[in-house]
Amino acid sequence: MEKITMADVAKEAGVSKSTVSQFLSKRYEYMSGETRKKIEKAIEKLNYHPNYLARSLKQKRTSMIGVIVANIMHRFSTEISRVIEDFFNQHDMHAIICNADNDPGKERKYIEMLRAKQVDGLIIFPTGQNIDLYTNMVEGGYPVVFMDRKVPGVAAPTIISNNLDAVYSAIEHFIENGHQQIAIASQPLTISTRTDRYEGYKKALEAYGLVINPSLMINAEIKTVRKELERLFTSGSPPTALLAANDLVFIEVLEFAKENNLQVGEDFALAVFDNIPFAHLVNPPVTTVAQSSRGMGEKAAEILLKQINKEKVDTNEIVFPCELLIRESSEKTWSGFW
Amino acid sequence: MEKITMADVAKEAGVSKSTVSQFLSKRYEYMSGETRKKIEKAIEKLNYHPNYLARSLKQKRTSMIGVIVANIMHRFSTEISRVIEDFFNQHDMHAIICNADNDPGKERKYIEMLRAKQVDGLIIFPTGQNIDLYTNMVEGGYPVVFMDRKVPGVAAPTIISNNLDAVYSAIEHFIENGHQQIAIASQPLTISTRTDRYEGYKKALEAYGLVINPSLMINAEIKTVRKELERLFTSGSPPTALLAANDLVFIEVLEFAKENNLQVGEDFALAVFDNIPFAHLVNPPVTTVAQSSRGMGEKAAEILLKQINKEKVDTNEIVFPCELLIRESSEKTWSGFW
DNA sequence: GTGAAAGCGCTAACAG
DNA sequence: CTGTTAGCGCTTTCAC
Repeated sequence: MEKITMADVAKEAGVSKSTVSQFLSKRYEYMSGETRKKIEKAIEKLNYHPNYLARSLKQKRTSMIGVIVANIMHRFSTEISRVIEDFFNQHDMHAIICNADNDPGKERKYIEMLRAKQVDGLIIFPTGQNIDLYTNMVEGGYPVVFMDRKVPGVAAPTIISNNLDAVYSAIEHFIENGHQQIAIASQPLTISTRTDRYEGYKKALEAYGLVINPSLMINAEIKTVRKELERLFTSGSPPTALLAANDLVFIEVLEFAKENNLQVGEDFALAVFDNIPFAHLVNPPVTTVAQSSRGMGEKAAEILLKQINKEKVDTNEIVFPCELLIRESSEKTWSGFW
Repeated sequence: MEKITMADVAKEAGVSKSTVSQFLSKRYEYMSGETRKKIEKAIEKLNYHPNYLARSLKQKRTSMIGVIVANIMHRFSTEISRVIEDFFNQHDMHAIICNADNDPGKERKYIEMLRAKQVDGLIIFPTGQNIDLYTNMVEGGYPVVFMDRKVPGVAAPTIISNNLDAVYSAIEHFIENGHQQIAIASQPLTISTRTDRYEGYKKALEAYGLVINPSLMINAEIKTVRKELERLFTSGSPPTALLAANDLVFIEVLEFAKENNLQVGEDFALAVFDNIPFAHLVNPPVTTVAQSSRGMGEKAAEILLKQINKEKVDTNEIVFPCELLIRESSEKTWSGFW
């Protein structure tokens, strides 16, 4: 259908291609009101739609950026993606969201694909396994920002939560409520996010003179978390409190509890690191550690845009505090995403 | 950084551009093993990365498709998007997800933008307000499929849930449990999805000889749903059962219930039309009507791809059944997305 | 103010 | 098997 090009419009309007081009970029100073009208009319008549692809080829700018999330099934990722998409949309740009599924191979494929498509920049939740690629981009001056996870040795701006301190507070809260047997359940400690949360846990126990007991610390693939929980709760000294280190682990805990008829809030206290929709509306009300997805997403977008516009940016980590939302009392309202 | 083009590679390898091009499209039959090696070496040495943009311009195919969701805050939209993204990824294509926020203006802007970017096709959750645009695309032979909502008068393939029957079953279930005062709460009846659900509600009541009482039927903007609920529950004959017509309304109901100390499952029975994560894990266990996001997403993607490949497709509606997941008993497990 | 001309980086006949 | 030759649709000097 759409074979009408600028040349057709030019002919129809009786002017040259360049004039039409000027018109399209709204530089009306360079033409008489009359030509302007003729062009308008011709476009209308022909139902012409410009081809941005051709323009991008020439301008070397696609007005598209890529977002590569590690695992889209974390609600945090969805929220961030939405914020980023909003931001760039306000700047007449588009965000392409890709899901690497925690697979370094997929991540590599996406990075290469998106760069081949000439996207103007990338926001990555890095798997951490493609250092060569990361380095290549950063050294080549290609706009990148890392999100959620630190990548040691790669000098790119990085947006992260204050994982350690947030977990510290959550554990502290348990302790203040009299808990002594406090467990933590996490996925494998392969990325900074998870190790930082582990550190926060240990630091809190230490600060309050409690023993760090490895048998209370789970780090396992999602598929085997359930098994670990069983071990934990059937052991001689089961935990009285448990922190799920992210929302995916949290689901496992809930399912485990349900299956084994354990009452959350009665048989053990539960908190979770991550934004959980509904958390404030159901029983048991669950204490959560909320990350600032809006703030983090906007910051990342802003820094990426700066790089795209050739402004210098710091490659320091930018750390966002989390919010501990205590909900034993069923009182506090969560002002979340909904 | 990346100013190395095919020409550079050709020169480095001592062959012509066309040969390099052949190499890149893996047509090795057309060259000697030696040239092949030379090219490989040159690419390696120069760290060359092809520019897909230029290729797309020539081939008139970008290997990108667009998804325009009406409101990304519905979990259903997220699930569908993910399925579509997966599908196209397996076909070495990319999906761009955009959020129209139920705003016809935004929808129009996105459609135009994506088409200008030459995406190969569009999957749209239509607002229903841009008929001229829809028609223009369809008549021009541009690949489109509608999702979730019917658009009368536009001959494009449409994937929908069996909204009427699903609601019918849900209401029937209420009735069988002895409820007589059954309410429904929905957003404004501006799209087929919502009117069909309303119809299902009415049809079920009629079938069982119950009166259709307009004061039990809420249709209001999310912001005013709460107020309507108040009216409903403080009226002379409050409902004993309520169906929330989607997940966003559901949240409002939960918040309303919490504020007013109404116990779901005791003070009134509650069901919701939509996939709700955790629904099976919390108290009260909520009866849900689950849509088949996987099936619907895959079907839409498949049909779009057919169109892109110039295959003929039916423009009939394709209707997917929903699943009523009854959870008063806290028994049934939901095999959802997590 | 307006037009002619030279590409952007790649593909696709068509010769040789 | 390999090279030559035209463009894809648009932007952008630089003359007129």
